Amino acid sequence: MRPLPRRFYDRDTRTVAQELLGMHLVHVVRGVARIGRIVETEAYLGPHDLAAHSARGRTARTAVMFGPPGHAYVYLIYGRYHCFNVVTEAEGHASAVLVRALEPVQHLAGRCSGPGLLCEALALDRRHSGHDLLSAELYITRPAARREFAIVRRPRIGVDYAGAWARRLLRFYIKGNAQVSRP
DNA sequence: TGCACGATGAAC
DNA sequence: TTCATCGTGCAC
Repeated sequence: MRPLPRRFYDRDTRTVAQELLGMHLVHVVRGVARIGRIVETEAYLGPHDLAAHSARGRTARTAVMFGPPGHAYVYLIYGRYHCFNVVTEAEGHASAVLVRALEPVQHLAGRCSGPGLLCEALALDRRHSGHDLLSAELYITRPAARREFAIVRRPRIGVDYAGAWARRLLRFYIKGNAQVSRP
């Protein structure tokens, strides 16, 4: 398996969010590769995007978002679940793509529809924040057998506080896919 | 009476 | 975000 190259992530965040659909997210845990097909994503467009963590400035937690592309940004939400994001665009842009749902491909125990459940199934937590996605343990790759699909665009989930930003169509999912968290 | 569905609160 | 619980409305 070959990880997607750094330049894949170093592009417009909306483009990356859509092109991540259909890709395989891989986490190798104790020698076992847990693999899921990405079916739902959300784009977070940097410090001006009031729904993005980077909008409230650079902190110890969000520093990863301000760093170079192709790294994992994982944060704890509601004290209980984790959310897995990939950092996009050039260093300093502070943009990222949240992965919201996977279709099980290999060695995934439990559900992976929804950002919290997905992290549970892949055994991802804060310790992975900042991890390079061009690594052997945690990466995203293009599957050999690709399927055709249509992309649906919707407002993002759970960002009602973000004013006009909440209404923008920055959530993307594979049309008709059963694993999408909120069709 | 019981099911399906939405609203609500809790986990921190 | 996710889960459990509780209420409403509807059907039987």
